[in-house]
Amino acid sequence: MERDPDNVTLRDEVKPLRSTRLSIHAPSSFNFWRTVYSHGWCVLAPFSCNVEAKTLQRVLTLADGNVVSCVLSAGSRRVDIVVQSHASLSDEHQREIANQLRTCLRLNEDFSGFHHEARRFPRYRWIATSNSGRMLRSPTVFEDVVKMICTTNSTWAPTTAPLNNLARVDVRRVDSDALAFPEAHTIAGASEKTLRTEIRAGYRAPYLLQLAQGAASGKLDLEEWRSSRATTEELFKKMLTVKGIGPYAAGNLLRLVGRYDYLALDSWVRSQYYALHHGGRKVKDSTIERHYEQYGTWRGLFFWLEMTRDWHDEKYR
DNA sequence: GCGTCCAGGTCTACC
DNA sequence: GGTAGACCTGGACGC
Repeated sequence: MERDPDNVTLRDEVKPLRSTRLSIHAPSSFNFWRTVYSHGWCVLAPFSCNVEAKTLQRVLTLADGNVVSCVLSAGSRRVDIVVQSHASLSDEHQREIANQLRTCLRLNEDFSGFHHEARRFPRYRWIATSNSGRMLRSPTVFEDVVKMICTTNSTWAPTTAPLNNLARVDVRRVDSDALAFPEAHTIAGASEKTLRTEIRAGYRAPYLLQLAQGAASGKLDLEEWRSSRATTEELFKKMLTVKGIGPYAAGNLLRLVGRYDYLALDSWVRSQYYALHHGGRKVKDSTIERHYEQYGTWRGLFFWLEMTRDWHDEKYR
């Protein structure tokens, strides 16, 4: 037995794991690996990925509290899933797993308009031919916001540490390695001191606590952001009212709720842009924004895909 | 091995 | 409205 930072007893019980195979239909415009490897989410717990095997692993928490571990791989016009669980999976469990993964992979979103737009510009035709555009996201907006706050003012290593540690505040796991992402009420029940020192969220601890308390109490309806009918600018302003979310974080969160008209500039994408367009010479943010104005409401997605093209296409390295 | 410096985005106080 | 400094961590670097 071990104890988590808030003295919740954990039991390492050895239970047999069951394996269940599922598959979900994918549209012809879907590219599994380009979606998985679209940004850093695929390596932030409870996501993980195997670059060689081109598989994505994800631990999911189901509505009844069961926790399952899924390994996803590309099939022909489908995504193949191997689910490991302690409990046998009912039809309802399987439907819920499929729905959560569809949400993560953005399978229910229509990118035909984006790909049609990409074909209009010779420099972006590769986006349509490679079926790029879907960006991996978490099953819940809450998890995406927690992760986004952890990426701010931080290099990648300090971002991953608190997110890996956060899973330890929850007692649910599939096995000793596969920990679930804690729900809002679990984080809300932790102390600021625990979040600051043991989870290593540092000065972000009060932001995470306030966020979790708001989400757990229902005062902050984060999940509504994905279906909001507000304009993108209104939604952007609403996101900025959450402590810990500034322009960079809000711009990136907008992409994860399906809005692409903000560039979400940070130090890394700026340096990429300088290198690609100005031989490494710094330019003003307004210059970058002017450059992408012509691409309308999709400009944030064109920008991100252009900046990360060399992740997939070696000839651009 | 230890100490110092730096990068990173947001908040808050101040002008 | 704009700006400066604080916040915190881990990596890089020098000794």
